[in-house]
Amino acid sequence: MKESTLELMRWVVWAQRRIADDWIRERGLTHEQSAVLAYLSKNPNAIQRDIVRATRTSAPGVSRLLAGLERRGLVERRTQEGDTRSRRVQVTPAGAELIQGFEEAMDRVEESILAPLGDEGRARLHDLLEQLASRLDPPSLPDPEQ
Amino acid sequence: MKESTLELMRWVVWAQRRIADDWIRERGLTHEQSAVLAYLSKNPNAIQRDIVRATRTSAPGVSRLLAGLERRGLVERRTQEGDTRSRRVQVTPAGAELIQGFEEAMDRVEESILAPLGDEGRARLHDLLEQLASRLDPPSLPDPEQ
DNA sequence: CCTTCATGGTTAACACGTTAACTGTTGCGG
DNA sequence: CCGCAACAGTTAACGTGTTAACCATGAAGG
Repeated sequence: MKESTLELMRWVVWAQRRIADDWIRERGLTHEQSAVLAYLSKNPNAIQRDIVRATRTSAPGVSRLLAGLERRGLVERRTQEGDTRSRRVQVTPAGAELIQGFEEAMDRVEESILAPLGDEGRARLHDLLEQLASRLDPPSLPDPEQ
Repeated sequence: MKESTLELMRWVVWAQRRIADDWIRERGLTHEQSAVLAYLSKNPNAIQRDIVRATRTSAPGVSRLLAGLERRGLVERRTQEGDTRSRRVQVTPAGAELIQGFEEAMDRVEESILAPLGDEGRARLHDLLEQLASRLDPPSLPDPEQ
């Protein structure tokens, strides 16, 4: 009964989600909301389309998710002069306060999962995964325009 | 801009899902429906609780998913005498015909994703993931006794 | 027997991923 | 200028993951 490599990956990812729940649910957030808030904290001038690309999801999902965050006063969306098609999204102070410490918490989760591997194994795993990902990145422009 | 190991894993898993879509959507199924049908083909006498455990999801999800498959005539649920609480789930001939070839197709998807790695790299990756998973699996004992 | 608890399953509610269809802009070529 | 494609965002619909609340049956103990 050998499990496939990708099955194992799904499993590890699932476990990571489970462990991260501790931090996230404490703040009344979901994984997706946390990820978007964290992204916006690092990219203060993003438009929704940027979030779509960063999260590898769809425009409708981002639109809906942001509507929820806005309703809770965690982000603000403002159409900007010059091009009224796009809307700049900004984290409010309340949002920033809520998401503060997210990266570190996620680092700790990852640490706890990779713990069974030594430094050498961890590096090897990262390298192997990078080889796979690099062949997967079909999208044309990984570097955003300013 | 170094991506975390788990981020890479999520990415690879996401890509796998994308590629598998070709086979799955052609049959008017979803990933979850395919997985459950395939599981039931291998485990003809399963009750719904078994599927919950196998898919690592929740009882309500399985109940709803099976209701959909049943509506389409792909599975049948029968309460069995002896214990009317549980319901045995069986794949109908139509369901079996639809899911036929699933395993092989998924193997091909996995093959296409792992292709960049040589046999040696593939084995190493599998081994590393198994080390992680083995520390994650304990369904009932979160902290092994020393 | 009858109370109590555990077990299998369902329904409801909320959030998310996805596709399809739609509105509004912007930009470009004729 | 005008027409039309491209782009940003939204709404709607479907299926799924999750929790909470609930029903029904079976098992165990007094």
